[in-house]
Formats: sequence, structure tokens, C-alpha cells
Amino acid sequence: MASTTSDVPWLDAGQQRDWRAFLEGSARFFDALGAAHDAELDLTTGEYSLLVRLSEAPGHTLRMSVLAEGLVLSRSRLTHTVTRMEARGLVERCSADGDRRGVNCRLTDVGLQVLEAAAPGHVRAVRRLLVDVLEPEELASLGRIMDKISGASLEELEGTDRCAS
Amino acid sequence: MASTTSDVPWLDAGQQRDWRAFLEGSARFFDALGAAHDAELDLTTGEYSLLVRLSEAPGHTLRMSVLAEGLVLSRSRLTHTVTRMEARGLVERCSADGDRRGVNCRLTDVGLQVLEAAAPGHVRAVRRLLVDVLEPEELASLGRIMDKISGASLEELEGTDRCAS
DNA sequence: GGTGGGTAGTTGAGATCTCAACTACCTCGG
DNA sequence: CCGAGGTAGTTGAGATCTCAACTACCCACC
Repeated sequence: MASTTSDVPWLDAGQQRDWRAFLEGSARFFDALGAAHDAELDLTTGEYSLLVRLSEAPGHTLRMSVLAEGLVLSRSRLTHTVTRMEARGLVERCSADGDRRGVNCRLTDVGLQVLEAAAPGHVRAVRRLLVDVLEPEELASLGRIMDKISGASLEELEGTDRCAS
Repeated sequence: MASTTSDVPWLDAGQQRDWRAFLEGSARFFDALGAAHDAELDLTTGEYSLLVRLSEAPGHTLRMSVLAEGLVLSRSRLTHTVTRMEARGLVERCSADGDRRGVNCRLTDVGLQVLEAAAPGHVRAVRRLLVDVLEPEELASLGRIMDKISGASLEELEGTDRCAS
């Protein structure tokens, strides 16, 4: 884009390069990670993340809304995903404690087994594509930087329910 | 995940944190960027990127395969996307020069106008969510790091056609 | 000069995602 | 109590994406 119209703070060449590197790098990374999952695992990356969250939760159980927020999924998308995973027996819904609107999602034994079977392949892929590609201090920088980015986006969408519609 | 099974090089706590920061940060960022596009622009982020590529190409024209590779899209997805954009008059297909299998995609005048109308809002969002959030040297680091990540993923998928099926 | 193997792009059906209702519940003020 | 307004989750229809054929073409070798 030529920067003819003024009063818009265009990006300079370096910013442009860096931003595009981010755009392209994440696209390629998530694409390659997805390909690795397709090739050797029975779970998409999204399903895997969902199971991981549950496996870390007390009682292997989490409220739908907590899952949605944590996984950066819309409520609707989570509903559909959980429905599919429930049909496969990986996960089950149970009504929540006090609030009768709430629904809990619980990891089943089968789900745990599937997760454990998938974990090595997943971790190998994350190493191959990310962790082992960077110097330790680069990985740490990436972590710090991405936290800042998370923060800014979170702030922008607070109040809104982009991922909670 | 507890790391009981051995012989898999699990991530240590720091690596885990950094990797998850990347995962969550990109998800939140692209979600927020998409929301910004929805709110003020007539183009999704993907459509915007496609128009940008064309606008930078000689003759505002690019081969489908080049577009697909550059945008990290499968051939099939690009076909569908271009079909929809062509129906909106943003872009047009024309048969390529020497190779009669090839198809060129060209930016139309309308497409250029729409792109120019969208650019300020897009750039503002990228600033707000990324560029202005980071110190200049952080943005530069991010760029370098993401280039390395791109490289690793590209290497992994070379030969394969994950994004060219 | 034709045949085998590759490349470019498309197609359509099924899977997934989005968006806007919609149900059911909670909460709080009056 | 009851009603208004908010929250949790679901639903279904339409949009989009994926995957596996499929068409058309190029190339190189015999």
C-alpha cells in the first residue's frame, strides 16, 4: 500500500516486515502443527488443548464458560466442539453445582487415555517446530512479548463478547 | 499433563509457559483483529491480506498458486475465497500467460478502492493491538523470532502439500 | 508422437464455524 | 413476590473450510 492519504500513522518498513513475519510465521506454524496432528494423532490441536485444560482442572472438570474463555473460543463453537467430543466419548457434560444454568465438562477415562496417547507426538511437534528452533532466551522473549500482546487484545475485547457470544 | 512416561523430552515449566503464551497470545490477537475488521471494515483479515498482495504485485496480478503459497492457504480454500471475492467484484480471474493450466488473479478498480478504504482502519488496529503495544526492540525481536519459526515450519512441510492440496 | 508422471486449479460433499435467536436461570430492586 | 436485565449455554441455518476426486495441461523421455 502506498501511503498517500495522510493522518493515518502508517507502519514504517521495519514495522511492516516484523508484523508480516508475525502474520506469516503464526500461519505457517499452526498449519504445520495441525499437519503433525493429522499425520500421527487422533486429535486436532484444538481438541488436544481442550483435553489438556480438563486434565489440569480439579476433578478433571471445568465450566463451559471457563473453557471457552481459556481456549479463546466462542461459546457456540465450544458447544459444538464438546458435542462432537462427547459423541466420541472423550468428554462428558454434567450439570454444575450451584448455578443451574451452568454446565460442567468432564474428562472421561477414555479421554484421558486418548490425551496421554497423543501427548508425546504433540510435544515432539511443538519442540521440532518451536522450542528447539529458538535459543532459550529467544523463547523466553517470545513468551514475554506474547503476554503483552495477549493483554492488549484482552483489553480491547473486554466487555464485548467476541469470544463469548 | 503429568510427565510420568519417560523418553519423551517434555517441556520444562518455563518452556511450557512460553509456548502457551504464544498459543494464547496469537489466538487473542487474531481474534481481536478479526473483531476490529468486523466492526469497521467490509473485509475479513484474510480478504484484506489477499488484496494487499495483489496491490503490491506488478500489474496488480498474481498466479493463484503464488497467492496460495504467500497467504498460507490451501489451493482449494483460495479457489473458494477468490470465487466469493470475484462475485463481489473485488478481484477477477484471467488466464495466465504461457501456461494454460495457470490462472491469474487480478485486483479490480473496485477492489483497490475497497482496499484503500479499509487500510486506515486495518493499520490502526494493527498498531493498537501489536505495534504500539511493544517496545521497538521487542517488535524487532518478534520479527526475527517469527522468521525462524516460519523457516522451521516451512522446512517441515516442504514436499508435502499441506497448503497446496 | 505418445505415454507416464507431475503441476495448476476446480469441484462438491461433508465437516466445522459463525451469527443471531432462543431457553432457562440467576439477581436485584421495589 | 415479581419483573427487568443480565448470564450460561444451546440451537439451527447459512457461510466457510477440508478433503479427496477430477479436469486440463505441461514436460520429458522413449
